[in-house]
Amino acid sequence: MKKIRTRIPPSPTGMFHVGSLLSALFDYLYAKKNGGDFLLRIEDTDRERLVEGSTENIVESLHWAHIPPDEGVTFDTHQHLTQVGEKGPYIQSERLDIYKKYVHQLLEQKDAYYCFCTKERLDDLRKMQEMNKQPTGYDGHCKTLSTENVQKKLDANSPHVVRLNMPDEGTTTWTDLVRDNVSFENKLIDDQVLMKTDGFPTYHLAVVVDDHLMEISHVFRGEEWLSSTPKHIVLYDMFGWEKPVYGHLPLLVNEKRQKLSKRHGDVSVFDFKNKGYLPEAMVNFVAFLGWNPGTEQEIFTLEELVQAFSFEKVNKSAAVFNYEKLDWYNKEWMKKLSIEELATRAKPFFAAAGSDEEMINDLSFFEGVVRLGRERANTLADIVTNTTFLFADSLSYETELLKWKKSDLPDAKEKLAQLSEFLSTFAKEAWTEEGIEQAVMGWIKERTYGVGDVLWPTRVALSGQQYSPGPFEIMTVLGKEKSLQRIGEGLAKIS
RNA sequence: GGCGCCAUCGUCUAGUGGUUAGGACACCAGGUUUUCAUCCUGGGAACAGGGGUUCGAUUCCCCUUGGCGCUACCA
Repeated sequence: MKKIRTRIPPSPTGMFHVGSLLSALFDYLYAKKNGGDFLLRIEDTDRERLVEGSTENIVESLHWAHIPPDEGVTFDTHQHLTQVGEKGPYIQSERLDIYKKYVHQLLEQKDAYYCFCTKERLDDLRKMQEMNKQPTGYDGHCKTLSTENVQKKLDANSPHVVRLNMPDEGTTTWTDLVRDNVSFENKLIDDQVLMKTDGFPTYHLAVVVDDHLMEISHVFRGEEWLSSTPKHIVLYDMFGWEKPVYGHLPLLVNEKRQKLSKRHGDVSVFDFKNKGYLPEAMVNFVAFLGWNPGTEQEIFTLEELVQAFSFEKVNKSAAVFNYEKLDWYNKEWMKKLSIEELATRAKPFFAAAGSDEEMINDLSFFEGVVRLGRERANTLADIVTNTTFLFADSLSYETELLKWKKSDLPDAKEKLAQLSEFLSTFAKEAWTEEGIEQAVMGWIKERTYGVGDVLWPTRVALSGQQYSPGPFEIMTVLGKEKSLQRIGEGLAKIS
């Protein structure tokens, strides 16, 4: 049986997009499920849109998502770009001679022809067609040029492109893995440019040549490519090559149901990484935007996705990228990770926020911080903002906040003073969350105090916040000395 | 304009001729709770419309409508 080989072919024109992540993920899942390979090829044939650093970002994004390529462009052990595999190079700008060779073959077969039309003529042509409500497209002007005429223009170094000589009869049909049978009438398909004036191939030529040479068995890509697929199929036939299996994936759209784009919010994988989303959550979420297991399980690890994945369950219709659901997935994944692991992931976010380095490196303190912080957090960044009060030297808050809704300030002062005294008798070993809670709750009960009368002002004195983790949790993380200091400070505020 | 794809709660979706149309997110209400969050319980919320086929259509076919994509010497 033929080896399964899939690929993700991004253009280095900016940050790696979440839509590309979906495509890469399905490539990866399908390859891994079937013991195949997943490759990364860089399609840098548009010289005008190149953005420096894009290729690094693409590779970093794939590694971050834990779906690194097996072959093609990737990182070496020093995180430097490299290319691995026998079918390279895997960067299209390094393959120009290859494309030239195949374009010549098409030219000789009369499956392609030189076109010397200027941009102006093409623009006018399109304008006329639009005005007359005609279908737009190339009119075949240069198709009928005599061989001598062509040679003359070539000798004179006239700027030119090479166009596909699309057959004007018949229908091109294929069985799409997600859309079943799709067909297009050949006569309605344009004579696509294959080689540009600058000598670079267009996507349509390069993708076919490379997928064939790199022995790609399955082409999964966004639905926006559906209508150019016939051009590719025709090229395979002209070359006499075996065609890959196609699967056109549902598009990711925004709330307005338009293709997700940079103009509307965050759409790059790194935007989400930088906001503190976990790769596990991102992958889980994106997978469910284009696929579902048919069961009621919502949380999947990458390995589970590989096991469960099947094209029969891939959806046809575009999916709205719902940020709230992403938040939920992230929250679930933050709960699922161990505190140690979560602390490791959260650490860079604390560092970036300028948190005290010594405190971050105090493992038992820091893990306590993360434990409290994740309760109310959607993202790793939220953990930081939720816990700044734990790092503070002193708290600043309105005195009124110490007053519980069912009580008053003098009573708060009274309770705080008494509790402080009680707490100060604690031995260091007794200063554990369970120990403090049991002792304090017993103490409250014994005196028949209202729980809220004691706990509310205590919690506020410890956190300085209206909403926060409970007082016992905070005291555990803060330690005896600092806890008593804060209660004392709260006490001092009520004069 | 042309061509193509798509169509179940607000969103992601299950469903493949007979179901009280299920789940998740979000939302609302109640409970637990010192607060918020968590957690538990409950609730509202959908088959775009019209024709067929059939004993019976959310499900199959056709049309309409709507949404989206492509229509570049961008991918």
